[in-house]
Amino acid sequence: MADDHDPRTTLELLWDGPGRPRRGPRHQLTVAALVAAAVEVAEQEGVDALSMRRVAARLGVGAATLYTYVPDKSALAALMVDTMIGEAPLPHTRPGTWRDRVEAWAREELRGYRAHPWLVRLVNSGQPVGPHAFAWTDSALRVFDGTGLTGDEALTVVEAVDGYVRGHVAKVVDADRAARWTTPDGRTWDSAQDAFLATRAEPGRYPAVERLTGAPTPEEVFEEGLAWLLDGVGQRIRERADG
Amino acid sequence: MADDHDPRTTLELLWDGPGRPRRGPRHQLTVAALVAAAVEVAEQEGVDALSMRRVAARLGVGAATLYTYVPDKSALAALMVDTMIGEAPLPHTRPGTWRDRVEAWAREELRGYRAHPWLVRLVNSGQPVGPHAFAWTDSALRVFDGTGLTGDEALTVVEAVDGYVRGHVAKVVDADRAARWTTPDGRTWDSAQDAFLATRAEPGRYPAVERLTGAPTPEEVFEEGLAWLLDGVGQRIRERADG
DNA sequence: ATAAACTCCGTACGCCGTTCGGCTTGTCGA
DNA sequence: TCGACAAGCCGAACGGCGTACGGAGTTTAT
Repeated sequence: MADDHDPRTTLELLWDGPGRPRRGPRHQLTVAALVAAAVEVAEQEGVDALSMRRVAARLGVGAATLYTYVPDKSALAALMVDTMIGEAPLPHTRPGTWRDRVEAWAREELRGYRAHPWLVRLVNSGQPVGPHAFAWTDSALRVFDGTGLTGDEALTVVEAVDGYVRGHVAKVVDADRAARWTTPDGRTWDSAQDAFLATRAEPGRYPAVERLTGAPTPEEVFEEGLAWLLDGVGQRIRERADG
Repeated sequence: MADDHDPRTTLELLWDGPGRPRRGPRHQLTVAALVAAAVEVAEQEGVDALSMRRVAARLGVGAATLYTYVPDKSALAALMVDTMIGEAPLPHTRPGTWRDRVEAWAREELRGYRAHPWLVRLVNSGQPVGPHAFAWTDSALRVFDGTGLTGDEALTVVEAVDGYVRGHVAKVVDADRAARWTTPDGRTWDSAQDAFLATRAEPGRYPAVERLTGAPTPEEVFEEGLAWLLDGVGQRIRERADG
């Protein structure tokens, strides 16, 4: 599972699909079926339960069989990620101004990851770029057609926003998980932690925290910060248009 | 390793330290020594090699012994994370305007994670809040003393920036790792991937990508996006001050 | 003095990813 | 036509993991 494997075989599998063998018995399965089964496992049992043995069992096949379709587990993860990215709508096809479209893509991304929390871990495990991810980036760049930004400037904006979203997705999904966890006596983890911290933080030691009256939810923070970031981007676009 | 354990015992260990036993032989080790050994393993062998057995071996002790100091591996991870956060400078002690201080903290955070890439994985594994993390948040809030923002507004800004930094840290550290990986014939992974993609992306299929002349580095994107985000925050602060 | 509480840890359980070797199945070359 | 051989399938095994258990030794409270 560590990254000791040559990523080029994974890259070829992502872009070219499986090669056609010239001899031997027919395949019982397809790579797509394998990916679908893996997604089912992750969806139903969580990313920690995602193992080659479980995926194989779901397909009614021995664990070692998977290795005739996929070089290793991380390649399977890469396929899962690119498959899921392929289900997201392309940003440049949305209606409205560049800002409307960026906001729509950011919210859609957040929504998608909240619906499939296991994807967060896989996306952050440093996989090679697949065809769907590439197409998505191309689409995101086209959102800025007509704004006066150069291609490279548009890429900077796309990457800046994408990094923002990635970080906040992690926060929101973490919070979702914390909200789902409950203590044996039925309180949520968040309230339990707050209660604990209240007993440990003696008065005066954390003055700024004491001044808080109500914490914003991670989702509210996401929206506010996105607005600030896009305000700044808008200013940059206006400068380019005026200059 | 999955989150099936009660996080409250971890929380108590983080905040109260180990309890004092009333009977039995003296401890040979301390929790601090255990954390230090774990950090050494992560630092030298990477986060994938971080195992209870390896940490124990480094301390010259049986693996099961660790469980008299720490309830499980995730608690050890939480201690590692809070220890490392404790080494970061506190944002409100820096000189300059609020913006100077925010930029300094963001850059310092990026620098720290690049120096200790293993921390990225541990931080993103959803650990409870420790005393150092709490103190850091309090300090970050105090950066906005005197700006006219309410405490809750300051927290929104802190969280928005923190999420931004988290996402970009992941990108930069990923890129660092990719730059370190080289193909057998001595090329970097990035250039190898680019060469591969060039052969697979037929002309016209990715029009916006074709228009790119030179991609910004993740670090440049980090700086530009941070400036945009803080421009937006500055506008918000000015509105509060004027209104 | 004794019992209780505690540390240390060898051993073991049930997982994991992955490799190996043998069997079977289909195709290609002669 | 038919053997050689490539390829799929997979039971078994290897080395690793987190961690539970129970016994042996050690310290303290009573």
